[in-house]
Amino acid sequence: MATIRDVAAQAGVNPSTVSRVFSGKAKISEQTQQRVMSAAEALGFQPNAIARSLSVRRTNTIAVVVPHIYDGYFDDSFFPQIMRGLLRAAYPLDYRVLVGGSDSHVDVITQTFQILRSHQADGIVVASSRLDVDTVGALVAQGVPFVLIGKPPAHYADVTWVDADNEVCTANVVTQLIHQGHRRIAFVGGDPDVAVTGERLRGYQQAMTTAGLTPCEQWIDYGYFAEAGGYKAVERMLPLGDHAPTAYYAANDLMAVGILRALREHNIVVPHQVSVIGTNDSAEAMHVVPALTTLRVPYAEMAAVAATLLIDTILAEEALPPVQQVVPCTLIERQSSGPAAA
Amino acid sequence: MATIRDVAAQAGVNPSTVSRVFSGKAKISEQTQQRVMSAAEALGFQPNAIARSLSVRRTNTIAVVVPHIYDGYFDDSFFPQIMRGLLRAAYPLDYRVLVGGSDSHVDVITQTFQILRSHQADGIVVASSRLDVDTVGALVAQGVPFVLIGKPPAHYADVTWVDADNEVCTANVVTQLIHQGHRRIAFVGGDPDVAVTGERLRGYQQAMTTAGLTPCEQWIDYGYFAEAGGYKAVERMLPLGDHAPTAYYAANDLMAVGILRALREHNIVVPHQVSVIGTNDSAEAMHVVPALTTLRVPYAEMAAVAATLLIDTILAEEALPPVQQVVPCTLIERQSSGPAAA
DNA sequence: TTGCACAATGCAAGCGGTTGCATTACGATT
DNA sequence: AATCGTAATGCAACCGCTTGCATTGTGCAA
Repeated sequence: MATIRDVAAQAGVNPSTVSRVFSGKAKISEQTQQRVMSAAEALGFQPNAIARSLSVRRTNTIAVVVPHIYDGYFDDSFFPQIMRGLLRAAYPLDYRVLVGGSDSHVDVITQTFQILRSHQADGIVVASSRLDVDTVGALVAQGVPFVLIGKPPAHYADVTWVDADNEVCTANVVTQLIHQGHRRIAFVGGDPDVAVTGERLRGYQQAMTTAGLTPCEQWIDYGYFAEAGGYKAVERMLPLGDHAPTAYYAANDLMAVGILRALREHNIVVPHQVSVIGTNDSAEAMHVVPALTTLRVPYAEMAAVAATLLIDTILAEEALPPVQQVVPCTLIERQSSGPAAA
Repeated sequence: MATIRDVAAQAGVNPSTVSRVFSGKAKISEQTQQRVMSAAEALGFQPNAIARSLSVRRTNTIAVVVPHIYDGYFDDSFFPQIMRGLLRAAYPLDYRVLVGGSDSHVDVITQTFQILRSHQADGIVVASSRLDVDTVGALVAQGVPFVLIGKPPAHYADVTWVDADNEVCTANVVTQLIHQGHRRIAFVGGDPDVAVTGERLRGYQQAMTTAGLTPCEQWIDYGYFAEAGGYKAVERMLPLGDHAPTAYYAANDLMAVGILRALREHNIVVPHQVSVIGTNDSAEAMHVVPALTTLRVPYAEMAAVAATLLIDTILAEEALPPVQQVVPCTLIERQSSGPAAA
């Protein structure tokens, strides 16, 4: 493969001239440019990005680490959407996305740091934060550009992140259910170790108490984002009898599907007897019966914003002030929710 | 950030010694190793992957280009599964995956070559081949390791690829429908410009003719992988009356869902009056009503095989003989197919 | 004619590792 | 004591591109 020196020799100029022609950021006479370009053409030359990266200390690459062993991240199309958003934003800025696998939640950090410290990417989007590992602290210490998808623990006030308005939108959903006459509303969260679970729970509790209702402990369960988790939540709550929920809010659609299945098996008609609302608007939401009312979280858009912010940070001469961006969710109303039974 | 020279100075050795300690492929005295390691520790040193890549001419990265503008690749979870398979195989071999976006089918090639010629990756997995662009020829000319997911045009005999047995498994599905008493079977393909469409069509035709049936032109349609495409195919075929199909095979689940919807609107009961079989076993297949019988194509596994083959090629000293690997699909039988009506 | 400003290009030292070959040190052999 | 083999380490060139600074050449003012 031809190098910049080959081209220089062929064109009868200095390698630096070739470099300048290709970078375009120096005045080179029209005539010289011609000569260089045709020499490059003849030799099939294309600058070596690695050498360039070493020299300019920039890779034009942003990284993301994907815990590829967890089905959940894919089933829910969380990571696919993240990837898509990253590409959408990175592509027009001529950035690539470097993806590292990881086989556990803590390994996400290991991999992240390996990529960052070995300079394989200019910055990283972290989309898999959990409460039980202090990713953020480590990232801050590292001093490499990063953007979080999801909020960091409260004491990290000055990092850049993008998140959905989980607390608010969950509260809105619950409030709407209350307006529809529901009084006993179940909250089926995901994994309690994931930050978003706490946020949604707070939204739920806040909406309930604001409406003068007391959220009963027995209406709260964690389904770990699995279909079976939703199913089990119903199995646990139905025995409450008169005290059983008339509406279920689930933190993802898969659990909502489990809830629907359990209710169907007990001959409870949705939405006439009980309402069910899921989250994420994943592929199956539209196709289950009854079609699922769901809270759409715009992951792709969030990732696109994150990538844009990250690349801005990378390209900025001086340190940029941290940005915290909250994007709204949308309730997609379908057939699984409605007014409470009289 | 500390460099190898800083560590060397701190440990009182030559940079090459530090390099050897880290690469581990040279005998260094126990004592020196200790000194180097503690110096590295103290300075927070980690080798710069870019510099290393430049020197050894290897990046430990494989690439894939994703046409991120096309919904279809994501809706069908084709690319997500590919990504997942790549990660699964690359991770244990300590490889990363570099993903480039692309905003059209031809741009896939542009991007692919940009990555390859600028040495940003050691090889590439090409998972978006179309008949209307000669990716393979260009790749062969390039002389960089690559593996295809999907078969190349017939005249490229000696490239490495991984593919599902599209023709055979489609034929099997159709044959099974024939065994179940169906005689008029519809084929709803995807995009005719995609190679797999032709393969499946051949499988369909072969199964029909083998059974002594003549595949009628009117039973063949292309739905371009969209829900509406499936719907329209039914709208077109129902007017055939007595000659209308009693079974539909669709080249993806989304089209199958469209078919189900059209049939439902015409009060045709699936599977008692008409059978429907989709392809891919995507998220919604399990949740539509009736649950969709579908041909599962193991994209993740295919991608994992592709990545493994690619990395083998990269690491091999001499050129490896090309490999052509066909992986089997599985028919997932659910409620949308059954014996033909009497 | 001389001096000077300015545009175009050349020079060479990096960027941070790797690696073939040379050198050193030391115990073993004769 | 001289010779030699071997293990451990040092030396320096190299991977291919970038960039601050030096040099050259040109036109124009004095």
